[in-house]
Amino acid sequence: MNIEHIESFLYVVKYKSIHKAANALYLTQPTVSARIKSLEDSLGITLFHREGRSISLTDSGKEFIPFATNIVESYYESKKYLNRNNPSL
Amino acid sequence: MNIEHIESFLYVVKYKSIHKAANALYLTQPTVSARIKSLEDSLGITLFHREGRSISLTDSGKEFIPFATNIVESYYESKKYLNRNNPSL
DNA sequence: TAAAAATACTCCATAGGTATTTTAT
DNA sequence: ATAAAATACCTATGGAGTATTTTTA
Repeated sequence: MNIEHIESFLYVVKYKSIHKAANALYLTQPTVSARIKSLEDSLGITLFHREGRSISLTDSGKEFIPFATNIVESYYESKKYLNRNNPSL
Repeated sequence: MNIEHIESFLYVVKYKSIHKAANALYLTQPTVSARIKSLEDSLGITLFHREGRSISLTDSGKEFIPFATNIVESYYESKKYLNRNNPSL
C-alpha cells in the first residue's frame, strides 16, 4: 500500500476529476487512473463510480476519506518533524 | 512510501532484530533489511544504528514510532471498516 | 465534436528471493 | 564457530509514460 496513491485519491476527491488531480500532482491522467485502480484492488472496494467521462465517490469512497487524510497527514507530519533540524530541506 | 515497509519497521522495533521480524512477517532477512534501508532513504533519516550483528534504534527511529503506529493502525482499521459487510474476508 | 476516463503497450525502477560475505560474540 | 546483518546478483512485479480508443455531455 503506497501513501502517494492514497494522496492521489484525496486529490481526485478534491478536484472531482482524475485529469485535474493529475495536473495538480504533475502526473498523467492514466497514471492517476492506475493509482486509483491499484488502491481499489488493495482495499477490496470500489472508490469511485465510473460514469463515462465523469466519476463520483461511492459510499465506501466517502468512508475512506478520513482514514486517507489521517494517513497522508501523519506521513508528511512525520517527515517534517524528523527533519526539523535539517536546513537543506 | 509503502505502508508494509513502515509495518516492517515496527516489527523490527518489537523484536529488536531484523531476522526475527522477517520470520514473523514470513519474509527473508535481506528483504526486511532492504525495506528498512528504503524507509530510511524516503524519510531522509537513519532509523537504526548498525552495530555489527546487532541493531539499535536511533533517536529519530524512536521519534518515528508513534507516527508509524498511527499510519499502520489507521490503514488496517480502514480496511476492516470498509470491508465490515464482506463475509468472505 | 470535444473533453474526460479507460485501455493497450512499452520501459524502467523497485521489491523480493537465494547465495554469500562480513562482523561480532 | 555461530548467529545476525550486509551485500551481490538475478528475476519478477508494479508504476509511469505515450498513444489510442471509448464514452457522454
